[in-house]
Amino acid sequence: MSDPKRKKTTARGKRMDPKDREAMIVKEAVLYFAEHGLEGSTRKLARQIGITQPLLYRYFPSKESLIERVYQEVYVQRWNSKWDSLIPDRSQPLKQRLYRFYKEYAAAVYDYVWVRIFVFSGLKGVDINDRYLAIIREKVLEPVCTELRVIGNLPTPEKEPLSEAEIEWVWGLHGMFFYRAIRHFVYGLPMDTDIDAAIENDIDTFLAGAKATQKKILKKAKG
Amino acid sequence: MSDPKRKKTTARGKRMDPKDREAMIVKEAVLYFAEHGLEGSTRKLARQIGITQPLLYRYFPSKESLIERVYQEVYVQRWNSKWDSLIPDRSQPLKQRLYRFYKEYAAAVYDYVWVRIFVFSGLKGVDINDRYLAIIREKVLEPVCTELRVIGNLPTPEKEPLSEAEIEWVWGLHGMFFYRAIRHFVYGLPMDTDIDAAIENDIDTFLAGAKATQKKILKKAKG
DNA sequence: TTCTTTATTTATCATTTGATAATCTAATAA
DNA sequence: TTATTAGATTATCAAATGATAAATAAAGAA
Repeated sequence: MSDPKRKKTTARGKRMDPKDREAMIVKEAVLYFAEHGLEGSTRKLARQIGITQPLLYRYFPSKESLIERVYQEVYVQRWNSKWDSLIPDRSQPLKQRLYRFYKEYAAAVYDYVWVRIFVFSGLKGVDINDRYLAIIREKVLEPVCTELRVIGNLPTPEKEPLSEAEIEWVWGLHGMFFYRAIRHFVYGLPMDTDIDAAIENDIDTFLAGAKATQKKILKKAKG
Repeated sequence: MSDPKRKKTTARGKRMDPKDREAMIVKEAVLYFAEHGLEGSTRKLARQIGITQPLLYRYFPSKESLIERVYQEVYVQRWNSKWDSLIPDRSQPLKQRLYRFYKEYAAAVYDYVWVRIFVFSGLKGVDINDRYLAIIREKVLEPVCTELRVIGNLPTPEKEPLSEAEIEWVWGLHGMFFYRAIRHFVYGLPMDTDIDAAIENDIDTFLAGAKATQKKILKKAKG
């Protein structure tokens, strides 16, 4: 308050350092488009930021480029490469690995902005989703399938390639997890207070069920 | 082709029977808004129908009222009351009941229009979703919880009310089921060819897992 | 045929929207 | 103080949008 420099870089409306102003615009744009969708107007966005609409065009040549920047902000490096090693790490039980992975993953993606922009983009058919879902398949679904093969004393994927039915089956686990986020951030239902417990329940149920049903599923996949 | 009456009631653009024209508008509006979202323009909709844009306003006083009609068309009576009796019918095993319910339910809601308009509405915060999700809770989640209590030789909901943790848990089963539709109709991923088999796998896995984890979950819910 | 009715189109309006140009003004340097 | 730079606003445009009014034309009645 008494520091004039602080005022200079945070005051709304007037003469801000370009770096700070741009960051401010991006930050607010992320929130604005997450709430109203990518068709939201630049005027209302500007009002939310506390600037005039043409000022947006000093920082971004078009609305499209601003949205592109929003995608960068929300999705780039949203897959943390340290997660890669969690699921395949056989030094501990698969259940523990999945607990850890999905809890850490939840901390990143159980997020208003992340979920809503992802769904908005999906409905619009933006390619961002395809790219991201390919990562999910490669880094989550296929590793989980592989580990389930190991647990079930079944051939490795090298000997017997993963079938679509198996992948589809493991999408079930992921669906338990991610549909919770959709219920909350898209439908507006309340989120369970103990999220970690709910995640553990998903995993417990799926893994216990997997043991009992794996052979049936793989047999059907082959036949 | 040779029947002049047929031409009269299906030709695009000119002098159609009002009932038919209205039906045509609604049918196309459902498809159009499912694809482009509820913010789609009336002009593009009119072009898709093959009529001029002002003609829409002879049949509907406003865009809003047309969308209201679309909601009616898509959601009213989308919960078939005959489903009510499937899950509680103890004359057959729960697994068979769930197979039947979810397969019949899939025939209704694994549908481009249904899923997309539901998600569009959810993002927009329309109350339709809340009302529908309340039905899911009452007609699916709570009955499934109740039946799982019976199978587990646990107190009925009258003696021991259903906890939020239990409901949350059973949302997992529903999430397996419905996230498949989201993957396909929102993200555009291919849908497994054998949908019935995939649904059975969901149910098999959840029920087998339920047996193994139910007590843990209920204990945690109480403590 | 002519008249009447009304489904449909053409013309148009007021707002909103993405975008640009011109103007203003705060900060710094000379 | 004055001049210069550049961040920000005001004014404005062209296209798109929801909506209305007037004009057109197809079908049946007289």
